[in-house]
Amino acid sequence: MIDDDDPFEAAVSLSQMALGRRAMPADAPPEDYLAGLNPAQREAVLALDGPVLMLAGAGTGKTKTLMTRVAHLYWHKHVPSDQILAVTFTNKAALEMRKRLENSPFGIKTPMKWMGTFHAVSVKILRRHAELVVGAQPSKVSGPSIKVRNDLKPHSNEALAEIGMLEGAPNSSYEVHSNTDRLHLKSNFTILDTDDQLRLMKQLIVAANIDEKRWPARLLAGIIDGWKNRALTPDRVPSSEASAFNNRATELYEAYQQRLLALNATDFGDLLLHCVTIFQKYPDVLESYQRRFRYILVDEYQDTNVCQYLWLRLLAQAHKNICCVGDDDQSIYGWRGAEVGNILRFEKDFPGAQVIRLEQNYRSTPHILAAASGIIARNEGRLGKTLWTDEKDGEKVRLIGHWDGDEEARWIGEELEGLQRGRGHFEPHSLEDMAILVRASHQMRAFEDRFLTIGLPYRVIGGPKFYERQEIRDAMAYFRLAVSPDDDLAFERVVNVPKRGLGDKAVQSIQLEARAQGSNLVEGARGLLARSGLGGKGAGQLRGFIDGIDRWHEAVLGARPALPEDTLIEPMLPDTPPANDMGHVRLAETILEESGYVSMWQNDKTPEAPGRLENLKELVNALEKFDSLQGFLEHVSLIMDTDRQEADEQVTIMTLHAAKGLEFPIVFLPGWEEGFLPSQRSMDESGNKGLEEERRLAYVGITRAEKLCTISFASNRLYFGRWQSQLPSRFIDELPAKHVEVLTAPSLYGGGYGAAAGFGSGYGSAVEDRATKADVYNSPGWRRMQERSAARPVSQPREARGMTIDAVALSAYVIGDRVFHQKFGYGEVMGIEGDKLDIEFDHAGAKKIVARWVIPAHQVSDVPF
DNA sequence: GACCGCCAACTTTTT
DNA sequence: GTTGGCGGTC
Repeated sequence: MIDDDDPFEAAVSLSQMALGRRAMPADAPPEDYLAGLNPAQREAVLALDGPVLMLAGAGTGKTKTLMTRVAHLYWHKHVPSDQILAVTFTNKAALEMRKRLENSPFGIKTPMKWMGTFHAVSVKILRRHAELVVGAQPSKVSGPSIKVRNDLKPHSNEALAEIGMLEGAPNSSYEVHSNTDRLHLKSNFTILDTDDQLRLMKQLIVAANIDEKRWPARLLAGIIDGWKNRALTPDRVPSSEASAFNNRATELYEAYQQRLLALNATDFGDLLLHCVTIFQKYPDVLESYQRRFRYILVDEYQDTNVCQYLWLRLLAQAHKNICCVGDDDQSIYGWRGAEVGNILRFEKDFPGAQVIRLEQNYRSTPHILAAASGIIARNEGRLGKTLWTDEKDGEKVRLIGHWDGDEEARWIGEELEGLQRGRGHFEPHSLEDMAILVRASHQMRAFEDRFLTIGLPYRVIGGPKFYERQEIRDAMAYFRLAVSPDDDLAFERVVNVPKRGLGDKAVQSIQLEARAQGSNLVEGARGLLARSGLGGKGAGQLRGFIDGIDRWHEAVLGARPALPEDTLIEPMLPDTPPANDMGHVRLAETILEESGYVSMWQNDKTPEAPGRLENLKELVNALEKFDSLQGFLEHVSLIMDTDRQEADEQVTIMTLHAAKGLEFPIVFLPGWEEGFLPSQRSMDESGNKGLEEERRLAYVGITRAEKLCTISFASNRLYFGRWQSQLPSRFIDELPAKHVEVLTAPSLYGGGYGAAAGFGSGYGSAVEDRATKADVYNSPGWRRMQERSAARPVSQPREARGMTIDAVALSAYVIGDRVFHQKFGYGEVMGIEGDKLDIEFDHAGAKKIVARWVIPAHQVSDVPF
């Protein structure tokens, strides 16, 4: 029922035959494709059969090895590359591989049809089997049923039991029906983005009479996403978690899935989860894909979640030719469901697996590697790798502390300019070679502000995206309606955009009508009009709106796209003959014009309007690269990104997360402060697990650098509008001292101006001279670092170390002392804890401050301001 | 239906 | 400090 009469399957097997023949090398392999690999890489390339885990540390030539492996499969095993499934997490990675393969000397002739993200591949599969995705209720309809054998033999029952997947495994026959009277997904389903998802959940929450204030949709979305990441369908949610969301989460989850089905929509999680469910329920479908994907390659395996793990295992369990590539030390996506356990457990899951370590690093200098290794070594439960390099020493990792965030930004700005010119033996570099990597996006602002003032060109990665703009989303909603009139969310979005006099009340009546007749909103509106349930001017407008949708939908059905040969995401349209083929680009323009959407912006007087029209034009232009509206919609929902690179030389600012997989000759890592880099929230939420992930983040940051890596911290930060005193990150303590060079912040040279310097000298008389120069370094973390000998035990808990007592600070204050702080003003010492003081400031409230940052109030007059 | 003002939130983010 | 969402009012 699935395979034989399926045009797609037929087409694929035909092409496989054709390509298979071609793969028998009439062309000879480029002889030297194995040359230039180091022994470990070569081993990883040659181990074609059976499970392989390739532990590839940062900068060890992972992609190259992976690509050579594909070449070897192709030339040595004669596996056409379209029978190789290669999955990645990001489009960027998929594109990169595709590019490398195409431009490489490998001479591979068949396209990698199945190279793409988990989601893109899943969509491709799901479009073919959408009808197998049905609602939760057991079928009452009898139809052709198929027997399901329980031939799932997990490689590690333990692993599955752990995640509660064993009970759910099918062991009886399922009723499958081919009728249409049961709600099921259709092949032209839409993929909802986060925004739609939230709006939908909000509706459900309101409908369930839950106070949406106390129980926000975001929270529910998080819970449901989490379940989907763990491959938990509503019926499989463990009872221990049923109390979530005021005991209503499971119920709402079910309702949500039901609604999605009615909308003929899926969310991102569903793409994977539906595939897994289908594979589990329909072994014949699974088998057809197992046969098709003779070899499986997985990139960034450490980032897989449970659902993706199951997806892979189901596909791989027959032939076990699966090669997972990853680095447990770079697992930084635990917060969105990634399971480091997957990679740690690989050998158990796939007995007899070969584990190959790529440890020779071709990216960074030894000092940089050593610094990174020193930090990551503190993590427990690693698979363990020792990166090494042939390179000569190079620069040490530089470390510098600043008075506050502004100074940090100023200093880095100057550094960037200096490095552009070149300094000493350090040759000049382009801004393109430099990056600033931050933990959280709000940290970018200080740099943007600074760079704007000094006119230093920069680019921020991860800013607002083209496809997230209002006008683009509106336009997309129109397109979605044209493709799938069931898309109620799109309907709601644009029914009154432009204004059609259809406000809340009108929409409500439409919804009521739709619910009454059990149909979508378009039909609801039609019904409402038919029985004149809507009065006034709105009625005429609504009529025009739904007439439009009808027309556009027909045009979509009539337009027949040429089938693309080799795209990541193929539009899978019904194979209908061309009727009134106006071309999807024209159609899109027509839709935007007929709907009045374009004129809405043309008549708009706000300064943004012209820009929005520009964007709409760009949107239509982008359509040209696609074969159909649906193909385009899919692209946008899966890719959500346009690579529009600016020509100018710019320094890159981005988050550590976004930087994974990239490399730069020069890297700045600002903001290494407690609560910031080990993010407080991460530690609060996930304890030691969270801390270890933060440590990996630090590791990822350092290993991005090729030649020069500069870590910095500030002692004071304006955070959410409040000045906060910051402690240097514990990761600074963990840097191996001999690979670090300590720099002195400019404001701390004992010049006669500048508050910090003056402040230092005012206080210095009571202490020693070094206070002038080393003020920022008086923080406990810094001090410990300097005093530390190599012999110091690593596992000593932080708290204990935190008790390192600063005799000067202790002797300087007693409870009740009046003190002065440069930013917070006057206050009173309420408590003393180690070298930190609890101070109640007169105007800034209670704060915990390192003693060195305040001076006795009576000394204030000594300080030259 | 549009506008104003108040209040709360406020990592990381791909698909 | 900034932004966004919601509720109130005109």
